[in-house]
Amino acid sequence: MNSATGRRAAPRTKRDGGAHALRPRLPTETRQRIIVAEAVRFFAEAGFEGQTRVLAKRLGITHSLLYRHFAGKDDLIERVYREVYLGRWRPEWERLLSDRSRPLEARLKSFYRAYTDAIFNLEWVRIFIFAGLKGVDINTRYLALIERHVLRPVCRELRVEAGLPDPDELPVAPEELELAWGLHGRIFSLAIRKWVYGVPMPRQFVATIDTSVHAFLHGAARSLASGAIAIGRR
Amino acid sequence: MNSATGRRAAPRTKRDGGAHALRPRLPTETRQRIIVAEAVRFFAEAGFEGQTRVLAKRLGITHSLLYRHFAGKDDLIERVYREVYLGRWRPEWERLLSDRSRPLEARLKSFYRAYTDAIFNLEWVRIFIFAGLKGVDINTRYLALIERHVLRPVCRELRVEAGLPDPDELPVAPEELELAWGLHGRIFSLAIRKWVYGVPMPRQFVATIDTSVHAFLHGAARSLASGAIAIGRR
DNA sequence: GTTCTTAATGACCAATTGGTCACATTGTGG
DNA sequence: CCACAATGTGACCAATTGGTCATTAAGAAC
Repeated sequence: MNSATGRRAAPRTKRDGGAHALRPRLPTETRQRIIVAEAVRFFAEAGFEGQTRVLAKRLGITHSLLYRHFAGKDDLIERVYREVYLGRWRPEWERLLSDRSRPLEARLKSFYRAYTDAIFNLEWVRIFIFAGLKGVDINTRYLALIERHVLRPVCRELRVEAGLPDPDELPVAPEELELAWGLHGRIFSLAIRKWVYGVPMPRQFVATIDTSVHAFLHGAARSLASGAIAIGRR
Repeated sequence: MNSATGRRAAPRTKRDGGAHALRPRLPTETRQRIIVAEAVRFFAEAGFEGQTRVLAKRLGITHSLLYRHFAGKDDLIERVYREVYLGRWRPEWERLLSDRSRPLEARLKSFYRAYTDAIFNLEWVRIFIFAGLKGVDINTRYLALIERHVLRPVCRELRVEAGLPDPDELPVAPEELELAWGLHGRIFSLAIRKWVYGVPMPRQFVATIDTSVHAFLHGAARSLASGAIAIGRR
């Protein structure tokens, strides 16, 4: 088993590697897709320290095949990031938020239902947290996207509701942004409870989202309109 | 360097290990305290896959000394858990929440200031998340404590405010508990943003807590009083 | 059928890494 | 000052683990 401890001067004659039984030979592209898909699940469960050999076993292939298709573990992980985070954002979400033909509360509820529908799953959530702990830049990049395409638009709509000047005229204050972070953080904490701590989600998940949005508008957002959070006095 | 690959039948004569220069000889208890303290910081940064040798280097000792003081890496990690989570809970916090001589809003603000003061730090937060991802039972145990000593008391006070029956008479509904989770999750999400994602906290941290509590009482909690969350109709 | 490209394999490599152990050293009590 | 218990060390061990490579064989092209 432990050949590494064996004698060094082994004759090193013919190695015999080579394909044996009936194993599927897949075109490169197909195989890579299969590998990345499984890698996403695997690293989401095991973390990035998960061994490539274990991943290979789950795929029913040898671990050396992984290295034929990917330059190294880091390369594979990079693909995993791309698979999970790229193109997962739907531009219509932002339009949903800004469609003033509907009440803001309805828009926010629709948005968070659609959003959680897309990212509330084991892979997305855990890989996001693993990446954060590891210090990969994915998180800050993603959070910047959220701020730009969700939180700031929300702040703008809040201004409209409160009859306050548009952010173009009067920049969004940190306190206002923090309000929007509050709703977002509250909702994402549901995912953390489930996929990090391992406790079940509330059974009435959608109702919980709706309640959170409602509470946000009648609590946090109201502070804006009432002047409890003073805008423009910065 | 790589002795493992060397010849197996090495004569294995005198080993020469042994203490050398002027190094401090500390009593067991002191040394263990020092090790655990550094291990907390180390594992909080590196995760539990951090190597014992690196920890030893940070301590200025050899890694074998770790194994004289602890049965193994797992034992050390167990001590780290105990160090971080045991006795960190202050019973007076719960009394703070239930002291009806003060307005609920003031009590909640005091509580969350004290609470975040105690656990909002790199070690507590990151080790908590690492443990969660790893599937250690620490999290569920701690969350049960939070539910029992924070969330349920909050629900009881909310009932009082709303003029509704005490939980002893009418059990707390999941929706009510979820309301309290909302505030807690929103506040803890501040810690996650900072120590998991690595983005700075709002500069006005205490003000953010206060705003969150205020919004909670005027948003979420109000749904209770207004009957938007129907109690007793379960 | 033969050729040739390339997917796939298993043996091997070498750095890591948790853990053990014989021996050296320190300082304290008699 | 000497014995001795206990602290601390460096060498070693063996399982892991990311990565390489010569060899094999599937199947498309001719």
